[in-house]
Amino acid sequence: MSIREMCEAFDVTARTLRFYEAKELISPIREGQKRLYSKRDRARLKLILRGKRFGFSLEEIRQLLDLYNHGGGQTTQYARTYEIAKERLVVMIAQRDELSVAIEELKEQLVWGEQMLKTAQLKDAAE
Amino acid sequence: MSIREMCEAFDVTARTLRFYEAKELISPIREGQKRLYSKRDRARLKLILRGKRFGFSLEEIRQLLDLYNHGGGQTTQYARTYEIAKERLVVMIAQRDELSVAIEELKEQLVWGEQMLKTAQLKDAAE
DNA sequence: TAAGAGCTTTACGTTAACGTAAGGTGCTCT
DNA sequence: AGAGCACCTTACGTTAACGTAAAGCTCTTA
Repeated sequence: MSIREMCEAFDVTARTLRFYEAKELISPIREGQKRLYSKRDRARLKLILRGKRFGFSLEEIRQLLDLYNHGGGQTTQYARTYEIAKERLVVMIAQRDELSVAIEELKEQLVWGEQMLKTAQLKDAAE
Repeated sequence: MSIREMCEAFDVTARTLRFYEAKELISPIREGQKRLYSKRDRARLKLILRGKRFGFSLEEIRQLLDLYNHGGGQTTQYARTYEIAKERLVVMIAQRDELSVAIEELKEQLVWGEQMLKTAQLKDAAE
């Protein structure tokens, strides 16, 4: 897959793909000087984009990607990554809970806001 | 409440509080030259910090705060803020759903990772 | 009275995650 | 041959959300 096809498929810019490559998050092969993205690259990009939506930094994402690819390193390094992922899980669950609360609150606020709009329109009409 | 007490209560720096004030997110009164934070300021700060945890920008948060305080402005301006909040709600719900998926996936990955650690330890022991 | 603690303002510095412009290469189409 | 893509590299620019340093008030405590 060419870089342009990747951009359209994932709705990202070419700059972004090259940036991720520079950060060693993806490693497309070269055909001449052009980049070719494999299925593996696409799977990794998908994970990167999801991670971003949850507020993970690219550095954190890089560590999680290591976990997915059973690192190439030593057991201790791998254990460290495992711990990081566990901590992130706790954070994610807490975040979801809090998000649920915020959603309910915002819903209530919207009902209230709707009421405000109606009375405001009545007032405008009366003037 | 003094600025120092606020910092300890909310675990933020004084710089952050002054920064939020410059952005007109909170407006503490002055006693001489010192800032004094009211209950209202504390409520707003709480909302600001929650918003941040969900990835809202300070500018978006400022708009949501307007909603909470029924703006002082015109109906059209208020209606616009109302629309923004409705859009954010949709995003938040989608985000929660996606977060749930990611949580389950990460859980599975952790089970798998745990298994990896065990076999790696066996391998280490065998060497 | 001198030192410190705690607050203040002003203003330049920092980091992440790209955007954007400049200039170059290689292939194809006319 | 020249024009035009589509890609490349290099490198400076940008924005948000503060950090941090410098310099100055005010009150109290040794």
